[in-house]
Amino acid sequence: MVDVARAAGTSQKTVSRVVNAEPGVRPETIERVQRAIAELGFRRHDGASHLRRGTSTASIGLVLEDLAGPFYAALTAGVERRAREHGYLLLTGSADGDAERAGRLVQAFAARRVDGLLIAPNLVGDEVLTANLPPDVPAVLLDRPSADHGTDEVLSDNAGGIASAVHHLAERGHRSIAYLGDDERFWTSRQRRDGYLAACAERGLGTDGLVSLGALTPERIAAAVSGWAAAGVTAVVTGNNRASVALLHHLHERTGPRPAHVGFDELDLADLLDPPLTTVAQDAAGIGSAAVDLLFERLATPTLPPRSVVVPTRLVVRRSSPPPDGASAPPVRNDR
Amino acid sequence: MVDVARAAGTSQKTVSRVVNAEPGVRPETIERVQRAIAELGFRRHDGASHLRRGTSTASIGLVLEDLAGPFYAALTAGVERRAREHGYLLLTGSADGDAERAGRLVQAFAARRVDGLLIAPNLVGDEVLTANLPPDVPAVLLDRPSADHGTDEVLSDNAGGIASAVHHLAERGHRSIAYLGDDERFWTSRQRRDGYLAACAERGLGTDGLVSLGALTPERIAAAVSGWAAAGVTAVVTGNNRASVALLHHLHERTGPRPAHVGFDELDLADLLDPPLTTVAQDAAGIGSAAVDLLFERLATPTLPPRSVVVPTRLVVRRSSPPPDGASAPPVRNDR
DNA sequence: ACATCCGATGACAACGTAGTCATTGACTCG
DNA sequence: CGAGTCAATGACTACGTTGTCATCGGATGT
Repeated sequence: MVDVARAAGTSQKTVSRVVNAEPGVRPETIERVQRAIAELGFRRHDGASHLRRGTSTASIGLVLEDLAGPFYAALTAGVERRAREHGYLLLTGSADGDAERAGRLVQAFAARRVDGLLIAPNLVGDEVLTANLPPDVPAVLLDRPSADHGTDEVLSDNAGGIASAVHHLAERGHRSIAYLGDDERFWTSRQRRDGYLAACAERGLGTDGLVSLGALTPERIAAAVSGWAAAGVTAVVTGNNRASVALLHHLHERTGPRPAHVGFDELDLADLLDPPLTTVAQDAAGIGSAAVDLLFERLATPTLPPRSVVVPTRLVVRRSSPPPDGASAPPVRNDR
Repeated sequence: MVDVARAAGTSQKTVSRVVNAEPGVRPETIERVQRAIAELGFRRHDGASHLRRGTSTASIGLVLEDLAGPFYAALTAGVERRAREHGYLLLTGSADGDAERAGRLVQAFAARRVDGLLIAPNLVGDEVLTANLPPDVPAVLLDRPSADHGTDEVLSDNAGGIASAVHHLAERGHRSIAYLGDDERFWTSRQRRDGYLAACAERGLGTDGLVSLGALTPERIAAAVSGWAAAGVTAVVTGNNRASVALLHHLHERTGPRPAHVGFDELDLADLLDPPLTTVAQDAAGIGSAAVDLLFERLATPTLPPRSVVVPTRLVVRRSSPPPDGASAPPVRNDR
C-alpha cells in the first residue's frame, strides 16, 4: 500500500480507503489509486488485514480420514459448498488412520486461526481426539460421536438406516438375516451392528451366530457366508460399502444360491450391478453442510449447549433384496 | 505472548525465544515460560509470524471442478498427501462449472498469500482461466493444458491411453471401433477423441460415422449405438467414466448383441460389473503429487522454463473386451 | 583490582494493514 | 468579514510476532 500510495501521490491510508471502498475519497483520487494498483499489481494482504482488524480469518479446517473415499469426498463437497456460501475458505487434511497426524492437523489449523474445526476421522480414538481438541476453537464432529457429548456433532442415522434395511427384508419374508460388518474399531461399525440387533429384536428375529464383525478378508467372509448358508440365512446386510464390495466379490466368485443383500452406503454403480444392489444411502453432503450450519450457529452464539444432529438415510430398493424362495410376491416388483 | 511474559515474569521476546526453541535461554526460564503457556493456553499466531518473518504461508490452493467426483477426489488426495510431506497446508475450492467462481477462488487464495496454485477445473475456458491467473503466484495446471504452454502443467496421457484401448481391441480382432465421448467443451474430451482418431489411422481402421461427442443423454447414446450396430461396429471406447456409465446403462436396458467395451477412467466397481469392464486407468493421485512436485521445483527455481508432465495411464484388461464373434475365444489373456 | 568476555535478557522497530484523530481548505451563513 | 461546517486527507499507532542491538551481571584472565 505504501508503494501504491507513492505511485498515486497519496497517503497509504487513502489507498486503504480505496481498497476497502470506504466513503469520503474524491472520485479522481480513487481513479488515481486504482490505476496505481493496477500498474503495480497490488493485492491486499488478507493476513495482515485480519491481524489489524482482529477479525476472523473466514476459514474453517476440515480433518478427514482419507479424502479419496466416496463418502469423505461427498462430505467434503458438502462442507465446501456451504462454507463458500458464507464466504469462507476451506482447509483440508487427511489423518490416514494416524491419530498423531490428526492432532498435528488440528494444531496447524488452530495456529492459522481457523474460525472452526470440522473433525471426521473415524479411526482415531475418541479419547485421543477430544483430548487434542483446542478448547478455544469451536469444533463439530462429523460421523462420529463426541465422547461425552460435550461437542457439537453430526451423525448419520446409522441405527435407523440399518433398521430400515432389516425391516425391508423382514417385510419381504426373510426370517434369518445376517450382518456383515467392518472392523469393530470403527464406531459406525459398532453402531450399525447395534442397530441391526435392535431391529431384529423388534421383529422377533434371532441373531445368534449371524453377526460377523472384523477385517474384511476374503477368508473371514467366506467362512461367515458358508456358516450362514448352513444356518439357513436368506439375507445379508452389509455395514458399509467396503463390506458390501467384499461380499459382492465373494458372491461373484462362487456359485450356489445367492442371499438377498442390502448394503449400507450407496455405491456409484449400484444400479449397474447384477443384480442391482439395494442400499441404504447416506447423505454425505448433507452431513457436511449440516456440520457447517452447526458451526456457524455456534460462532454466532457461543453459549449454545452442545447439539447433536442426525441426518436421515434413505433406503434405495433395487433388485438384490427379493423375497426368499417360496415367499409371496413383494409389492414393488417381483423377482425370480 | 505479552500475557505469557507477564505470567512468567519475563519479557515478551523471551517468550518468543522459548516458542521458537531459540538457544540462549536458561532452562529454568524455559520451564517458567512453558508453564505459563500451558496455563494460559497460548498458541502462536502463525499469520502474524509469517507477516513479521516475511516467510511464505506454507500453504497451497487447489481449484477443482467438483470435489465429489472420484477423479478429483483421488487427485486431491494425491495433492494433499504430497503437500503434507512438505509441511504445507492445502486450501481447496470447487468452481462447479462457473468461471467467475473459479476466478474468485484464485483471487481469494492469492490474497491469503498461498505459495502456489493448482488449477484443475476443466469446464472453465482457457482464455478466461489464464487471464485470471495472478502473474506473481506460481501456478500449475492439472489435467488441462496451458493455453500457450506458458505455465507448468500436468496432464494424463489421454491420447496414449485411448490408443492403448484401440490397440487392445484391434489386436483382439476388432476392425470397426466406435468412440463415445462427453461434451466437446471438455478439453480432455477433444483430446481423447483425437487420440482415438490417431490410433485408428495408425491401424488403418475407418472412423467415418463412428465418433459421437456431446451431452450424455440416453437419446443420443441410443441413437449412436443403434447406428453403429447397423454399421457393423463390434467395439466401443468410451471417453470418460460418465460416458462409460451412460453406455453401460444403455446396454443394461436393452437386449441384443453387446459390443466389446473399453472405458477411459477406472470405475470403483469395474470388476464387479457383468461383464467386468476393461478400463484405461488414470493415475489421479499421481497427477496430484506430480503437480505438487512441479510447484515446489518452481518455488525453488522460479526461472525454470514452463514444463509439461504427462502421467501415463494403465490398461486394465477385464472381460468386457473379448474378440468379436467369430474370432478365437480368449479365456483371460490370449489375443486374437 | 581491573579489563574483558559471555550468557541471558529486554527494549525497540518493523512486517502490511486499518482505526482514530487531527489537519487542511473550501464553502456557507448571519 | 469572521465563525462555523464539512468533505478530503494524512499522521500516528496497534494488531502479534521476530530480527537487531543494547544492557546487565557474573565469571575469567592477568
